[in-house]
Amino acid sequence: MFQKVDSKIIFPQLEESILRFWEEHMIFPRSVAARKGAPHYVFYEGPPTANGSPGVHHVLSRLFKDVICRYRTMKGYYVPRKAGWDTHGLPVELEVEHSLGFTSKSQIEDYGVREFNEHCRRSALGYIREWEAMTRRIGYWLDIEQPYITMDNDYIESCWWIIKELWNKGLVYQGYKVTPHCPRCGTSLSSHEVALGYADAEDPSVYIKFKVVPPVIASPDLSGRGNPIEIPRYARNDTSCQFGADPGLPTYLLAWTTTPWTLPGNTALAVAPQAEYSLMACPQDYLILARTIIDRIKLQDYTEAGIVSGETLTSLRYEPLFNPHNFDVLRLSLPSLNPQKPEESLTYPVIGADFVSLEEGTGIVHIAPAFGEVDFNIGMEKGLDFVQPVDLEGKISGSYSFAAKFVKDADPLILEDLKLRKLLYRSEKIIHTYPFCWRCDSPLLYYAKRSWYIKTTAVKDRLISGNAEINWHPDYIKYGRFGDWLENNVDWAFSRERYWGTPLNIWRCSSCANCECIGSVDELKRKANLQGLETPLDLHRPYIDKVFFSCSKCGGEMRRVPEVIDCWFDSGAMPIAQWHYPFENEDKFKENFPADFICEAIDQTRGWFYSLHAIATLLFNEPCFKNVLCLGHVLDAQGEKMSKSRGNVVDPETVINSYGADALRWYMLVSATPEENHRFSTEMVLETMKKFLATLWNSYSFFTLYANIDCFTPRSSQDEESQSTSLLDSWIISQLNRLTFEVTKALDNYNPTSAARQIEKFVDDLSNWYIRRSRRRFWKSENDGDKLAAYSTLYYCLVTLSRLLAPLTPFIAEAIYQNLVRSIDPGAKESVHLTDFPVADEAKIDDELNRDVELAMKISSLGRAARAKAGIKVRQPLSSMVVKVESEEEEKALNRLTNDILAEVNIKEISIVLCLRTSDFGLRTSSMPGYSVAGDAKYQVALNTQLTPEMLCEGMSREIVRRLQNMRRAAGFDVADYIITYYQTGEQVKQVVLNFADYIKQETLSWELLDAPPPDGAYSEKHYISGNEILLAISKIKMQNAKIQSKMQNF
RNA sequence: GGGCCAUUAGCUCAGUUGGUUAGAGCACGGUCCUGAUAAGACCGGGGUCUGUGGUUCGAGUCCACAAUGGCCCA
Repeated sequence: MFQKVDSKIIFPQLEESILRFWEEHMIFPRSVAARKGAPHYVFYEGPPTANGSPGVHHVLSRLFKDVICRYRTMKGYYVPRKAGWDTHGLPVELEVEHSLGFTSKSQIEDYGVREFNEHCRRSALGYIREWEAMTRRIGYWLDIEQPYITMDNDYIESCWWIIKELWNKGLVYQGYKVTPHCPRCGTSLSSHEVALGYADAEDPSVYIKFKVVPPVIASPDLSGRGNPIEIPRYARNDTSCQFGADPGLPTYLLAWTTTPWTLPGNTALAVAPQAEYSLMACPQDYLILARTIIDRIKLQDYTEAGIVSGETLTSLRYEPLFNPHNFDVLRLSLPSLNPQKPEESLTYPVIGADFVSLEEGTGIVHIAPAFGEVDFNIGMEKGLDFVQPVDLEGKISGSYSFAAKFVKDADPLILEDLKLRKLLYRSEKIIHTYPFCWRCDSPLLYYAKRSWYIKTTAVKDRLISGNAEINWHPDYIKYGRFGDWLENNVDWAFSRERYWGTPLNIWRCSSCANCECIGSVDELKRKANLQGLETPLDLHRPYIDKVFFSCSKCGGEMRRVPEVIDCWFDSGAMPIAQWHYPFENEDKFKENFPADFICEAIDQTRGWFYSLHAIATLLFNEPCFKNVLCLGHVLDAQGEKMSKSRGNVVDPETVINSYGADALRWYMLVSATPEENHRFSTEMVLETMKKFLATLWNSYSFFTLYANIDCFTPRSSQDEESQSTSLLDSWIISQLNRLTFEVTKALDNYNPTSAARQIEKFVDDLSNWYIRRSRRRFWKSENDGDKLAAYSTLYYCLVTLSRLLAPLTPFIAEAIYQNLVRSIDPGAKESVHLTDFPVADEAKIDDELNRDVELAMKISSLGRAARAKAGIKVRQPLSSMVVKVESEEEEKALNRLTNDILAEVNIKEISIVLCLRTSDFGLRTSSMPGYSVAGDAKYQVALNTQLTPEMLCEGMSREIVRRLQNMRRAAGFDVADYIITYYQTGEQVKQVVLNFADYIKQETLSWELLDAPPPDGAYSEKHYISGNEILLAISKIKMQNAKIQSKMQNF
């Protein structure tokens, strides 16, 4: 006997009990261990950042990882799954800063790095626990007992080893480069972090006048320095506008910017050497700008006075807007960065540069080497001055009138200042994209700072060729997004001026500036005159900052550089650091490199996918993952990204408590292809659950109900279903094997969505055709071979389904398996997850039969449509239907499936007309009186709607049966209860009851049909059938098990 | 500003190498079926297949451009 299965199931409760079962019997570890010695299928868990509670959008990638790993395990691979947690970095620090109410780095320092980092550690640990709970509840099987945690000393030490390796290869250097800097977080951001924060912003769009000195049109004797500029006159025979016409008027270069706060840092103007520039004249002054721009800028009151090449302009110099020496700001020279002496009549040069655009601005570009990568590079190249009037918190330094203001707040003050000095030509607003900090939304400042780099460009070619060896899903990422990223590779700025992270393991001599990279704790301990290393060991700041030793070159004091490293480096190091390699676990590391499979969302192309690939290529010169599944994002119901700041994050627990983890899993699997974005809505989870899980569950519940009544016991070794003579059985077995074949193919190809959608279709067919059409076989009283075949077939389908579903919906799969297999076969594997994945028997796939049944379904559907058109209900039998088909194959198909169509349409006879053109058939049938026609482009049916008195009576008998069935249910009788039926009615209906007595008794399990008033306690209802009143009553007789007992004798 | 992906019914999505009248589910209205079903069937309303051009005998499908959304890069 199977356990009774209630069709009304509460999935969340069921799942909780299955979770307990798994845990008590250690099914997950055993499922892994059972495959030990089998081919290794290596999986890397991309560590979630432990900086917040998990949302429903975090479930997606964990689900897909779980599906593939479970599948591979069932396919016989050894698939250990080590959990991992990303615990370092700005995300964690920000979370803590937020909770402490901090808004700047200095507050952290005042508070104390030791205490701050302790908060970070506790915060990360707290979120890890939440993630563990979510992981468990969604059924993601992952070894959370022995995770890798990026903040562990061992993990850090492995990172140190990697950095030392790169250091030894000469791939680590300190550069002075412009980095996107967050003034609030006080640190540089990596390019992939910057990319997270672009947003539209309104900024000033201002045109600034830079005064040329000496004036272009000055006579030679007025020149202060160098030679006077002779701007060649073009042959425009415009003598009134000759240069020199008015030597007293000033000349300005007009430049455009959207960042007025960078103007105090201006040290040059750049022009396009090949372009033409116009000298525009008005009564007060001259303006120089690119000729092609004039129309766009619409200079009022100016006329063109001459044309000059950009090349010529590069000999000009101009007066600074703000002489740094007047405002207590240093002026350094590039590339040496030596301070320059104050100069009262300071001038800056006009330079030529190929990046000057004539598409926007004025064709004259304001250059501030302290801000902007391009500016800095050209500064290095041309030896420009370097003026940095902004501190790391984004505040203006020096003694400007707008000093101490945050740069964006200084903008209007700077413009006001320039306006008073008549140097502001025009001031407008512009909306453009500008980068903001991805975590705190502060506007980023491009800021020249010292930073440590990994020279990834040294292995760029190998990064690219290694990528060619990786299978990407979807494939277009390979040479699209990821390939493009590698093609444009730049060195990895991997240092961070922060607190909670892997400390950068470079020590520098405070006397001779000698640098050493330390690759292990042992190496550190062996250093001469080592001091400050505390026990218990904690490699984090501030402890590690206190460790110093003697310089091997000069004996000076070696102290660690202040930076920590990018947390993307931490996670990218996991293939090595998760094993504390090379300090231990050499075998584990080697067995687990490279990965066969990783899976994350698409945003990781520049994140984890890249950092993994980069580190592996740098260290081992080969890629570290073979297959990568790249997922879309989970968006909210409006299509907006889910984020804490938007407040649209859905708590997975709420969804799971309502509908269950399987429902959530199934929804995420089928609702969109893996790479597409998923719009999440809780209503859709419910819909999914009704559509699929409930249908499956009820098929299963139906089976157990009748199997128990008939005491069906599957004979495990023999598959009766294969000996069945029923086409229905052959068909569903064919479909099942087709399904197994397709699901295997889909999962091999990393496409669980395709697998799930095909399973959904199968379950629909199983429930709404196979079971529906087989019901009578289960109900009939004889226990013949046909009935046994039906049970065996349905049993086999459900058991196979539970194994096909095990990777996808592990809970319901387990529930079905436990009851259908485990409960009757003590020798069976203890869990469905310990079994092998089904293998398709291709010999049983009969695609011709699959097509034929599809046709029978189609014709039945048309038959029902014809009934609806004629307004005749299905319960009323009709005599015949004419079906038009187009080929002999179709005729053959319908011939062998006639019985199913007869039953579905409730007719006695079907005749098939082979006819090549639908119109011929239409002509013939449309004129036939008493026929109702339905059809589509390909098929047509004509239903004979003429009713004989006999058929009407039969229809009434079915009507009576249905009323009685409903009454049985309403009275709360069990399906197998036998009853006595009482009726009182007129002569006409009485004749029907008498004529169809056997049929009615059989269908309703009526022992007797009595033309008598109901006794006390009987359940009675009054009905009207075709206008005839009938009083029906039923009462249970004490023979509940009569049917069962008689059946048992038969078996 | 550039790249990738998407855009099909009110909503969520299918739609194969270009080929008859573009489908399904949900929701809505109606009818029916049902002693497994939180179900199912049939009918109906609901589509400028985002738009504009182009290639083709023929375009939801291929090409170009544009719009919108998501992601990525600046």
